[in-house]
Amino acid sequence: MAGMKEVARHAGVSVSTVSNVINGRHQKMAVETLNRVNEAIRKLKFTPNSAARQLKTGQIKTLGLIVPSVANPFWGQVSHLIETAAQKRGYQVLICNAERDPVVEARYVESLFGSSIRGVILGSSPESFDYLKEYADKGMKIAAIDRDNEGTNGVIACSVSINQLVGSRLATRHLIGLGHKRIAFISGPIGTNSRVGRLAGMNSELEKAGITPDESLVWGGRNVSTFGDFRAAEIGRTAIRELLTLDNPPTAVLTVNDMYAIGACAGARELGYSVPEDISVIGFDDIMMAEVMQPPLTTIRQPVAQMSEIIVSKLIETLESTDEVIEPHVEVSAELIVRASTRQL
Amino acid sequence: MAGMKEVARHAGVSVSTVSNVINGRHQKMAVETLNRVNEAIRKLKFTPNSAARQLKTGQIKTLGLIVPSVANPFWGQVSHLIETAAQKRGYQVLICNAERDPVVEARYVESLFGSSIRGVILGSSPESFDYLKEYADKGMKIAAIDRDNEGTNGVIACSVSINQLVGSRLATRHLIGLGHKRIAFISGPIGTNSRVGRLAGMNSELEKAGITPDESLVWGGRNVSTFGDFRAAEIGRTAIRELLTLDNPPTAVLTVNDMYAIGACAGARELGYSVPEDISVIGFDDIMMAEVMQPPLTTIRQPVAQMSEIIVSKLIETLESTDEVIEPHVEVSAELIVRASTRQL
DNA sequence: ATAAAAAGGTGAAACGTTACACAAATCCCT
DNA sequence: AGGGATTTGTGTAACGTTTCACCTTTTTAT
Repeated sequence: MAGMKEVARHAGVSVSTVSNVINGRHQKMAVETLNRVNEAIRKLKFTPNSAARQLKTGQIKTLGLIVPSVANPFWGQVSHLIETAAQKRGYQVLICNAERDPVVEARYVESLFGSSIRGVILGSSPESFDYLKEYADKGMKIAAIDRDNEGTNGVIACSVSINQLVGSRLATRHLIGLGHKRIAFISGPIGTNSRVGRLAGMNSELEKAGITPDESLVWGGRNVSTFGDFRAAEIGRTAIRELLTLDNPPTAVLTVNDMYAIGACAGARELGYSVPEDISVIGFDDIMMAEVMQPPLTTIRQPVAQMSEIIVSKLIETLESTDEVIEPHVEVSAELIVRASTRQL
Repeated sequence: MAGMKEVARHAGVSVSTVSNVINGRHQKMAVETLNRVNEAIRKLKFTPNSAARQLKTGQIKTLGLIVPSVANPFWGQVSHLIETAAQKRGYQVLICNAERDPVVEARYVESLFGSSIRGVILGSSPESFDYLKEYADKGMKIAAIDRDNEGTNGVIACSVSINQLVGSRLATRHLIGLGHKRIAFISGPIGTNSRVGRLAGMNSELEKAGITPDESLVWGGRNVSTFGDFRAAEIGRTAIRELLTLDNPPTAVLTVNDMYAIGACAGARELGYSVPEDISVIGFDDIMMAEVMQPPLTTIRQPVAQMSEIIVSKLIETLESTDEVIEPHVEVSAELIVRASTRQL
């Protein structure tokens, strides 16, 4: 409530000087003056008014983070990690849940832009980011986690992800090595870059092993688009039901994330199948739950802590430096974590 | 980037008029003028600059939400629900992870206050809120979810929660009805209002059934205080290990939240016990995972959607109306959800 | 001794809104 | 016709910072 004016009066200097102190521009300042100002700041419990500062400078140290849903543990964890990483660098994070809906995402970006925020991290990975081009053109820097920056028409300023193909190849190879030939793929709508990539990775590995991919084994979330990620496990459950009642059911299933895998396990059990005796299940992400569930879930781990650090530092770099960011996309390694939900056929 | 000035010029009116339109003060305004202004707003894609508005009015439509950790699915879900509820009322939500650390919480509140935010929802429920009194005095309205407002020294403006005692009594009665007599209690540090209440509820129900509570059966998170909620399941796992290796181990366990229950199930299995055959486990919260895990978890459901709605509307009411809020604390009902992790002894 | 440069500070306009007191035009009543 | 009400709108001073040109005093070089 005390402003710079009072501080200035207390310290016997001008507001400009106070401003200089606050912003660390004291290279050319008598140390005695500096002390007096700091003293006054302390005594008056002065806190800079961020609205005024923002209005004046047109920018603030806040990043937007748009995720499908923080109610999904994977994104919950990522959100937390990103917040921590940003905070280390003096930035705050505004978390938004967009349910993978481009319209909602655009609305959020609009609102963030209106709040002078110029950096946003996207957790969804649509195939095209055209609906955000308008903001990119206006100066919004958009970062993507979980996809690369190819084919994004310049909308994505920087990105980090595992190599989706490699990830699902790892999973598929594991399953094939276990003797599985009929491998299903469970996903919500396959309309995102990462899902398309993971499916492609599975198919290519299948073919490499001389197995012809069976279209009827890929479950692509028909009629579930409204679920968002809010009831993610539900999708896995529905999917496995349909898959298991097929004439020629799969013996193993690869899901596009761990929540689906957890749902799939539950669904399989409800049908009287047991995991991994009757069907092997392999997830994707390696959320914390994966290790403690029953059976512990075999999965592909994404190094989320590392990814969060990288995307935050890249984005801030983009925001703060004028010259082009080198290496706009960085790829991190996925890792196969073998636990008990998969086994030899 | 177009400001009200341009809009005014385009519509041939003054900025005051534009301001009136934006703020819905068009009761006394020629409809034709109104249309002209709206048209100009649309054409210029004008978005009010929230920094300027905030600077001027000294307030913004943003709520702070401080949770232990959004990486914990329970709080992830609550965050999402609160965000949705706030949005319906035109408010944004700033989510902060404080790991139940009063120092971190106070720092967040300070920072929120510095951003002119005057309403904050606390997810933690310490026994005392004295460390926030300073901000309450300065005018910050603090709401609590998961505890009542008694003994908070006027710091808490409004609150919502289940009746903690009733919740754990429900659970305990269920266990006793199943024939259990040695019932353990698993919790992180029992230093929060809700945990104290839940333990008290269990003990009172035990006594009512003529069972003397056994101190050695309450596991209160010694040496795990640094965990925060980040690896919540780990706590349950550690706890059950110690409990099960006691000379006279429990036959049932009540955990203070579902994540601990999940960890406890995992830990029990690792020791060769199976749930519910060898030990019954009952959780608290009813997170989504509870239903799909194996075995499906018996638990006490908190009506989180309802709680979120209530706390948001109460807080906004507190913020917007001048007179005292009626019924500052509202209590919602906990519900016993019987699934498969508990059974007859 | 003098000019130039460096050091240490200052003044005031702007950023984009809001809100209040006031102005002009029109209407209504007696 | 006169005068108050009513309707519809406007001018402008803040809000609390930042920034940049500029001012004064001291130091240094010649």
